[in-house]
Amino acid sequence: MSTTARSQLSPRYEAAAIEPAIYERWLAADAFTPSPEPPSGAKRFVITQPPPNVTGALHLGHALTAFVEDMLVRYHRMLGDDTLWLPGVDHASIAAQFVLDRILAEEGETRATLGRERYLQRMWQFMDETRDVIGQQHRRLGASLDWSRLRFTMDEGSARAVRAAFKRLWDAGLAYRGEALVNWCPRCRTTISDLENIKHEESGTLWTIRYHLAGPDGKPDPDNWISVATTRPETIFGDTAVAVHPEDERYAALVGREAILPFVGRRLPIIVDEHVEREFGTGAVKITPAHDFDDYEVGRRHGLPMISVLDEDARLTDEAGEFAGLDRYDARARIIDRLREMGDLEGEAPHQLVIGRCDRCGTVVEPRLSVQWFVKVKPLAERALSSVREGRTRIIPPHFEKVFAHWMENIHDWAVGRQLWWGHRIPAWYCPDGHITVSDAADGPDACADCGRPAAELTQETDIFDTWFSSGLWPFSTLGWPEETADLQRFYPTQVMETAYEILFFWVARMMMLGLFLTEVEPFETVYLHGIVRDPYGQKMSKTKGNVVDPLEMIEEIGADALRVALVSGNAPGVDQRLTAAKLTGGRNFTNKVWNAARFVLGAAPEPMAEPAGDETLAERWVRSRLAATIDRATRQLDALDLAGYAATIHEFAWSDYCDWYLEMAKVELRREDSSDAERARLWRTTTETFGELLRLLHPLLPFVTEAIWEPLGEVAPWAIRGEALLIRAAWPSASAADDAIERTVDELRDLIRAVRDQRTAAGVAAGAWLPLHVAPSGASERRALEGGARYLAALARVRPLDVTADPAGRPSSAGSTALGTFWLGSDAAADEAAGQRAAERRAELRRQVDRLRTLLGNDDFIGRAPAPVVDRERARLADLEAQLDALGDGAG
RNA sequence: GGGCGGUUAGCUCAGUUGGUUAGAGCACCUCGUUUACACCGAGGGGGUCGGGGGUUCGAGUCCCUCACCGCCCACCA
Repeated sequence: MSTTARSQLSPRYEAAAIEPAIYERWLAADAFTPSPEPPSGAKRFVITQPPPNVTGALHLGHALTAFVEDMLVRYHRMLGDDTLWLPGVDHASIAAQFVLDRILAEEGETRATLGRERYLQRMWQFMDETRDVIGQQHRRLGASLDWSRLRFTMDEGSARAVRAAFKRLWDAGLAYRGEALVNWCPRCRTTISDLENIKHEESGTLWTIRYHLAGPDGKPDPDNWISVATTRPETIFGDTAVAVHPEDERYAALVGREAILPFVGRRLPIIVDEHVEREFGTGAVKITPAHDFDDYEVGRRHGLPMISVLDEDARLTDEAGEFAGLDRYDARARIIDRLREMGDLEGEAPHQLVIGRCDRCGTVVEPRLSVQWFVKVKPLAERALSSVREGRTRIIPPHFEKVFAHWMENIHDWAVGRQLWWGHRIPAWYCPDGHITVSDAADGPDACADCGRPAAELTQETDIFDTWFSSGLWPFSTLGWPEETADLQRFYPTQVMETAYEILFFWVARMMMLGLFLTEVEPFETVYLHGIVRDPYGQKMSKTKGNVVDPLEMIEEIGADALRVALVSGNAPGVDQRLTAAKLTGGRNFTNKVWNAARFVLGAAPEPMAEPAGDETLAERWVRSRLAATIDRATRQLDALDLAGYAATIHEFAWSDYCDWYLEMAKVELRREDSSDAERARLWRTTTETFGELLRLLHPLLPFVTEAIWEPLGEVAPWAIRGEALLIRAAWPSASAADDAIERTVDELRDLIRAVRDQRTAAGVAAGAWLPLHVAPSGASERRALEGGARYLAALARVRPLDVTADPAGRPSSAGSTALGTFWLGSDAAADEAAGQRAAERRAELRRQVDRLRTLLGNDDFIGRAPAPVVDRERARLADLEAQLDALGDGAG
């Protein structure tokens, strides 16, 4: 078939048009879905990916995640592994409610006006609108996800897994309900976890307040008081003691007496506790157990009453007497005013303090005493920690293992309940007698597990689970757990868990804890953590700063492959990167380079096309050797999850070796007039074949570009694609042996060509001018190399005639030298003078090197203690440099 | 307060278990209409590897110390 017209590639790689079409071809071929039966003998490769939030749009972090995972998946798919990359989204209960509440507010509705049922209906409707967004965006990135297995953390499969998981925790005594102080967001009106309570350093005020001592009549003594320092005067109504340090002499006499709480007159014991810092404030501190985590502990130690004075909206309760109903900050101002009037405000000073704010809405979080569901994490954490310590789960980069350990050792019980509506309702039922029944049945228990009361008399817990509870089950819930499904057996445990280090604790730790407890096995072998993508100045990208780069806009501009190259190149795991315009341009330029190499290769078919024959040229043998070395190296790097290393390896091979040298040498061969049609056909075959191998190597990094080239390549050179119509399904190349001798020869020729070019440039010779070149080989093998490479030397150094058997005795003082021998250009006086100067510089450099090596090799310690190969290498290097120096006519001693 | 990183060319970053000439991309200088690519090609310049000390035949790499930058965790009201 005549394919010349079809194999034409457009002059430019039009990413916006080409990439979506390629993705459709992959989808049509069902290329992302594993075969129904696992290939026999194949290794498993399953990625656990963090399901993005359903409400979000894709940002650069997601793009990096997707690129890293897609690269690994494409590589392993090409290796023939049983590969699965399962897509999904997270229902993100608190984030989703935050977004929906905002939308409702615009419609004049609230959660309260709708009620639970209608609110959830509205939420599902909203989900239907947004659930596809992330998926569409992933398609544009080129993510080869198995869409047939798409999951959602609110689907029935997840619901079943959540119920089963909680039941097992409950049965094992690892889930409990109890009263404790938790973080409460008054705006989201829910409990949040420690991780969602973000600490900020802020400016506030430290007030000093007088608490009058109780006089003999029980009334406040106007002349005696104890002063306490506080940043939160509005919580005084919850005070149940005043504490001082046990060794604080100043207050020793007051210990055991009582102080009177202003406004309400409650009597507060003055107690001692180690927790008090004598140097801070007055050295006396009011104890408010229901509104401060420290005070809570003090309260427990001393058996103090715990009085809540803030309601769920952070307004003061009836406990606050005249201040009841006021917002916490309004109350604060009024209380301070009143204390000032009463003369009991002793001082106020600016103070830096750490305030926790809700990760979602930024509202100041309140410690709040309430009855909550908890998961006891200590035993779970210990198992996760030993997995990492004993190497059953490996974290990349390794230093995060220390961070992980530090966190796991200091972990508190996990408050899993949320007072929200959007999420999995906790499967616990209460009976009127106070019994608790936890059930994993879809429609709840038949009866109370303790007293047998019928289901009709039981009421289900209204709290839902923290989003991370269902996300934590992701690696196995998505494969059918708790059922022993075929997918679970085939794809679990997974191999690589990949995510940003930011959510190591949020998600990875919880997946490990839950996975180990529920499935008795580590949910993944390796945790690969990537860093944050920052702006060019190292700032975190955020909408408020206005420095956000939208990956989809970037893709429209330069293409998904270009963005992939930009994000992956030179990016070490766990390290933040700055995304600069230069990096993006570099990515675009590389895709363009590959595209244009393809245009050349495809267009270089010889006319007429003959049956290939003849011995391979130096160029062909060299490129095959370089290719073999590159395959070997790239494969090892991908196996080690060194993606940046892999990208650098193939970037260098493709650009420097293949394009800059091989294709240039191939041009020399193709344009020879003394070669036969058969030889030209063979060269073309080698070129297309190696180019096909290059495309395979590049595919994980440039999936779209390489796939776009693959089909036209196959049309003109079917041998290059070995019968596989789609590159995504082609086999990863296997490395043959590199040919060190050939590589050395070409290296030496390259050095000579460069040296000649250097002299030409230095002499200001017109670029197009042909100059005679004389080379006096330093030995027989060098002479053979020169003869073998004469064609390349002549064309690439632009020299003519070329004399490779020159008599060294006839060399001028301007002669240069390389490993192959001495060389000089036949040229005009100006060129001679410049060359002479170069030659002198070269001699000086050689002398310096030779001296250094002679000193080193004259050192008995070095000879005696360095390993033999190192010594031999240095000796060889010295001999080589001495030979070059001799050839230049300078013995140097 | 505790912990973890980082400091390598003008910029952004690599640098395997220590091996003696520390790399890349971008930027810079010179040259170039050679029919794949100017989103290109050729050549070139540029680093006492944050400071100091130590171990070693040999240190960007290991140890100690100091300085600066960043991040995470944390219960001084």
